[in-house]
Amino acid sequence: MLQAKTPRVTIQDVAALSGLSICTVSRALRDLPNVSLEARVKVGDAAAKLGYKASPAASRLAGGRTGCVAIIVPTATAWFFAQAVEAAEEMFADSGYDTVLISLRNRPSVQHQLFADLTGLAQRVDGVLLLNIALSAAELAALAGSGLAVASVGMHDVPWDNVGIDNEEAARTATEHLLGLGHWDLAMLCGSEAGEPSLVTANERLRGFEQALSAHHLTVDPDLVLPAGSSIEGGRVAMIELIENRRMPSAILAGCDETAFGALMALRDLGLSAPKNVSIIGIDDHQMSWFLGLSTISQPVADQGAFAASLLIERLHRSGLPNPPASHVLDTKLLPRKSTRRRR
Amino acid sequence: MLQAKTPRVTIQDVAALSGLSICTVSRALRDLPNVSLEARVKVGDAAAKLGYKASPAASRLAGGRTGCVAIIVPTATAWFFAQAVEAAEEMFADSGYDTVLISLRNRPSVQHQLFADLTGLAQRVDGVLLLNIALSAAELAALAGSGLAVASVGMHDVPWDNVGIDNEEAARTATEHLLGLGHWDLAMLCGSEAGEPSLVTANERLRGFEQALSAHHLTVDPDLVLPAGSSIEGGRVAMIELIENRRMPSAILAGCDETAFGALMALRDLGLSAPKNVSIIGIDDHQMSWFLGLSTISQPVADQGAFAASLLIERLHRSGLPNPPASHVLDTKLLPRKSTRRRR
DNA sequence: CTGAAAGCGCTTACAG
DNA sequence: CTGAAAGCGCTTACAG
Repeated sequence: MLQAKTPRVTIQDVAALSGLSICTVSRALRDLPNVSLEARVKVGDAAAKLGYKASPAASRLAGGRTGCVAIIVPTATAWFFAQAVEAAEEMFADSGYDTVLISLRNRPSVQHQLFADLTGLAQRVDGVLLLNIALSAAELAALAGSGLAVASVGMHDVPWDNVGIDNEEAARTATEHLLGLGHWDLAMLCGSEAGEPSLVTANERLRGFEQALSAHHLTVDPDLVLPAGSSIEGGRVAMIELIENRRMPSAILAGCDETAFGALMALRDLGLSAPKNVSIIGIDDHQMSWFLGLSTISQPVADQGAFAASLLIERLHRSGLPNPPASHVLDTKLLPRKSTRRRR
Repeated sequence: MLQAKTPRVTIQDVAALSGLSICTVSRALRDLPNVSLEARVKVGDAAAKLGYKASPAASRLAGGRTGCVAIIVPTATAWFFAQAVEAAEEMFADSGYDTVLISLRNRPSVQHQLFADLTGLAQRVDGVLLLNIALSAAELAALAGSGLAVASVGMHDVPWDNVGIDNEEAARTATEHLLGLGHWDLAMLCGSEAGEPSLVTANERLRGFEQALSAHHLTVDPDLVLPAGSSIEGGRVAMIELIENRRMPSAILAGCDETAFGALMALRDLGLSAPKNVSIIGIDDHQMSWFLGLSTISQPVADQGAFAASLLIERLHRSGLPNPPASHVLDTKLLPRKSTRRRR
């Protein structure tokens, strides 16, 4: 078993053994119409006996399909993306697709390069799954016209299937939680850091924050809105900046839980803590959040990746049907924990 | 810019424009010898003017090289793997390779399936990077004879390049830290959970634990060694099992930091904490470990992924040279923090 | 240093 | 329902 160098079994061999032409073999093996049951059986038997698998390279060249899909992530290391990628990869693998991972590494230049050669990408994969990628209008148009099947997680106003949560609502709910506890002097640590591409979700969460404030006739203090990326380190740096160069608010909405973790770290560094010196709420419900007592808004992460992947596979399988792209919104939930408490 | 449906530019077009044969164009574009400088310039100009890129499918079929490498991980969601994958993906992308992500999802069946069709894999990628995959002798032999270039992280006794840390030493150092603090009743939460494939590193860390104990004329109490996988949840479950059905030791070595996090969570659940009720040390130096005051052994994670990836690329580029496979061991470092203290 | 030819292993119209 | 033929766009010996 597990031989190397066996002289490749080709479609010719299957044709010879089954007594049919390679053309019929090709059709039978791909379950195309116009093959008699008898032929299907013969071909199936011969292929099984020979252990035949079509050469991906040859099918690709002749048929134009690559059998690969790409997952494009802002960074592969963030908790959210690692979870979503694993779930999507599982769906793709189970459908026979190889998953090409493309990380933008939080660098606009990498994104530019990728979109500058979409036709190149289209030759290497059949479809792409975008996870929270902020696209320019030109990029969006190019992708839509590239011939690639597309689906996404966490995006909006896109001409393809999308799965996400209502980020505005999540941020609004989190903000209202803080307001409901009597806090009105609120900061938000959210948005992309200098030199990083903007995150779709971050902008929406910022908007939700503003909406909740204005619903209460409050305005956002620009001094209290700091970019923090979506990493722990980004949150830590932003929190230090807030305390040292702006001022300490009564409560903070972190754009995601990892940002909140960083903020908690910064507080500890300064001998402070939540909710004693400031209330903090995040968004995500990261695995560690419960442990750290972080109030947050939970969202289904693996589900979003798997669902979007399955939608992409649908499109790939029946590219004929022009059913309109749909946007699917999954539920979120407020989880009040120890890091937020009533204003004293 | 960014057109879709441009009628594909082929090597024929470049040949026509440059006034040379497709054969010379092919060689010039791949920097092969036996092309005059003049021809190289002409071809380069023509290709640039036309925006020509060789069809991956065609080169693959004709040349046998796929331009893809696979990264195989036990699971994509664990912190260590997410970091290493991102670093490796960056190396591969910068060298022009697409990265195919294959997660074994901690399921032996997925691994079996993958290795049952290595020739299939060899048709889809040129090389594979294995991250801490426990291979059977048959799997190892099959891979070595598959024609695929191979490199790995965290493996041992393999006939290809490997990058790792000395896991035995890391565990020994951690254990000696505990022993040095006067603890002699030690537990270890480490090793794969039921139904999961074993982790190479886990076995080695167990061995280091045993070595340190026997160096001090102590023996391992089998009741105090519990499998915990490498997830937070695994650590939590193992810790509860330890406390409820075995007994509370004086100190604990967790197989990795995430296991330690889970153990800390379980302690809190029971109204206990470290180092008050038990000292705990992990291995990894996860981003959150400093914040949680977890003593640990740090290891360079992204470096291991990037280094191993670069070794694989080397092999891919000059497959001729039969330089012997090397094993590179990177340094680790003890980081004592609050979760361990002297036995009272 | 250069080119004509064969071939990689499939899929796709097109006849039958 | 089935097959002969062309072709996908390259790379690789092999002559020159």
